[in-house]
Amino acid sequence: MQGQGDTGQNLLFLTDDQLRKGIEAMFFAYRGFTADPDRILATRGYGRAHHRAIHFIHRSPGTTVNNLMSILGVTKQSLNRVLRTLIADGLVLSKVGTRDKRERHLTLTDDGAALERALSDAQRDRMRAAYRAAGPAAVAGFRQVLEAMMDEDLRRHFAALAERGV
Amino acid sequence: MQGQGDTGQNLLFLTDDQLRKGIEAMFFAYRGFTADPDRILATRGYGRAHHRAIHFIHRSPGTTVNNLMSILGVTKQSLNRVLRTLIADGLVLSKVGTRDKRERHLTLTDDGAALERALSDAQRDRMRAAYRAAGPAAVAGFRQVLEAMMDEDLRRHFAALAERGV
DNA sequence: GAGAATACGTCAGCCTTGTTGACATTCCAA
DNA sequence: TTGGAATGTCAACAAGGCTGACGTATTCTC
Repeated sequence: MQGQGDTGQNLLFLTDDQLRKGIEAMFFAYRGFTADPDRILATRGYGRAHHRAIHFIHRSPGTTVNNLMSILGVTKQSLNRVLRTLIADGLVLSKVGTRDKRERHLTLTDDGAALERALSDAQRDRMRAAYRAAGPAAVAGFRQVLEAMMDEDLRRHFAALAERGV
Repeated sequence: MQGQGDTGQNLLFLTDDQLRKGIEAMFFAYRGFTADPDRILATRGYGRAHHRAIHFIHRSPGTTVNNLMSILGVTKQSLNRVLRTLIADGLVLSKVGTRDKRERHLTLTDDGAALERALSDAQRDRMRAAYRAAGPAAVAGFRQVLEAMMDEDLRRHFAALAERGV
């Protein structure tokens, strides 16, 4: 994964200019990355915060508020505001835990799942086009660099999600 | 750059599962991408918007408010508030245009340049570590996918900046 | 069984950063 | 020369972060 030895290797890809290009590419690409879902969300009066909540509830049905907080990296107050509207709008279900009644387990309703699908379809379409244009080797590199860029705790969250597959 | 032909190729990298992993990687990586500058900015009471303005003024000294707007993709009112504080704090200089007096030409002061350096040093450090861990081939792929993910107009901005080099 | 710790919800208030609307100045073209 | 387009500023509002404080229910620990 690392330590593949820079010795005797061409290090031109580590120049400040190359790094800056990477930084700017990341900035511009992220805009494209969020553009399509943003349009859908706007029509329903939601924002990116709602998208994130919906995405990760879909990925981990029955997850708790606490867990969601740590994945999203926001405070419970911030998360609560979003969840409140999603629950009120009938997109998310909050069920008191059976084993531990302090916990609330979150799942998507049918409506919630429908919106999730619309959002992820849009985002996947763009991703697919980018992947197809770049090719499989590029995609592997893309994923490697992204993973190396994460903070340790986020990489753990990412890995845990990746493990559970489709 | 594209159209390298999928025919007869392994298309496993285009499965929904792979695309989802890419989406989540993008989400988690972007957090790491902004984490270090965010910390520096917080100590001075600034936010990401200030960072973006400073970055692109540094990249295109003498640029106008209008141009900055289109690069950053925000309204002029939004940008103006950020610029106002940066100018008041003596980090950015706004000079009335000579040819067209409606325009303001923006440049960094010495203090502004110092902050820019601190921010980009921090961001480059992380980028460099990620690049080094992933290796040059991965980096090439990374850049390819990011570029393919941009909206057309942003890709133009990106290319224009890339051209002018260091 | 009492008290501490945990999980969650909520209220209040603040900040950044996006938005629209209204307006002043400047330039340009009819 | 005058009206419209372009550039930029000010004001007000909303979303969505944050901290702090508090209430409640539940579980864990001694």
